[in-house]
Amino acid sequence: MGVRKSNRDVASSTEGMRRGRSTARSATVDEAEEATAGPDALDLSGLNAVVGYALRRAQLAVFEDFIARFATLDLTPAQYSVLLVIGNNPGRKQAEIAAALGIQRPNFVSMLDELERRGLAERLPSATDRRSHALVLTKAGSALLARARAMQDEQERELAQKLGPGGREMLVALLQRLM
Amino acid sequence: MGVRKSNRDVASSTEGMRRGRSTARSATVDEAEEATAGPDALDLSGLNAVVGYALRRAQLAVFEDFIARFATLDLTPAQYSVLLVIGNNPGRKQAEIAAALGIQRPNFVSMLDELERRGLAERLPSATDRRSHALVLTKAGSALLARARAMQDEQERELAQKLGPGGREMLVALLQRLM
DNA sequence: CGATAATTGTTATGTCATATACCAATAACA
DNA sequence: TGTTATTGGTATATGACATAACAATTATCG
Repeated sequence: MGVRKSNRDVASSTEGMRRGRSTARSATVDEAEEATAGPDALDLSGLNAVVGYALRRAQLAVFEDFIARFATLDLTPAQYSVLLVIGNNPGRKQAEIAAALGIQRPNFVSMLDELERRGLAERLPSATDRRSHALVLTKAGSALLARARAMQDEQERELAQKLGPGGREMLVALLQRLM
Repeated sequence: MGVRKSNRDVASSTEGMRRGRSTARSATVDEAEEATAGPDALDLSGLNAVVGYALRRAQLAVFEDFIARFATLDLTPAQYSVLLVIGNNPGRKQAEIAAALGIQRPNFVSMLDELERRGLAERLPSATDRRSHALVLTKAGSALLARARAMQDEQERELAQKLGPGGREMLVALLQRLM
């Protein structure tokens, strides 16, 4: 079952992505392709109509922006999501947090190792089950999460601006219908 | 997969009652919720508000569906996109096709190797530049692409149905604004 | 009760997507 | 012409992700 395969190609970085967060966009791929196209412009009309392709590219763009913003905190999107969920659900065991985030438990181990190494999260012994660990944030972890939340809120605001009035909520609602 | 399915946002609880370690009461409250070994749901409200998270999950869901559909054709999303772009732009060189798809040229080599091995695409010598290859689809490649297109159209229709009237176009338009 | 099954965290390992550095051949250019 | 850029390719590193197996522990049920 190749649930995990596929190399969602799509533009990840390099040329196409270098525009960063500038809200000033001169021409979209669509426009460039329809504008009688120069001799070297490729016809991408087939792809632009594909929801999956647009989804992939948009996701990469947003994640790239996220990573750039969070570089100062040295947090990846995955790490941020882990801190967030632990913060909102302290005391839960690894398996629960991992499952909630769709992370395989084996892969979650090293993620937690790293967060623990950086003094952001802790594995406390569970009082009721000697197998499991109760995950909590340290003070430093909570502090970092607070800063991260603020940064994330800022990104969300800028995205909302890009998306126009009500666009953000509309987008999230539409995305929700795909899951 | 990487994404859990049933993530009821619920939220609730707001962790006001999150017992840290004090098991002054029977810990049954923790486990006696669901019979399926599922304790009470976690609070994921923080994540559900994040555009990037919704984007990632939706993209994974759509790609997973795509992969399942295309299993009979043995085509990944990336391979489909390559066939599509070559088909719409025959005779272009590798670097152009790769760049259009955001694929690094080194990574594009093995992708083409595979498509060529399967007799779907061909590297023809360029008449004007002995360095470059002119990429084209074979007959088999065109035939497969036609079948793939039909499948893709079907997925698009089902997505449109999920998204409601005008939802698909709205979604694509919003996604376009993020890139 | 006790045997068996299930869960938890973990290690080991494999695959796949993607990035960079470098190269030889060729072309473009100043 | 000599220098630089491009093209396709190789080699390689790095993550993200998956599965198998395991010891310790807990749950289940006859």
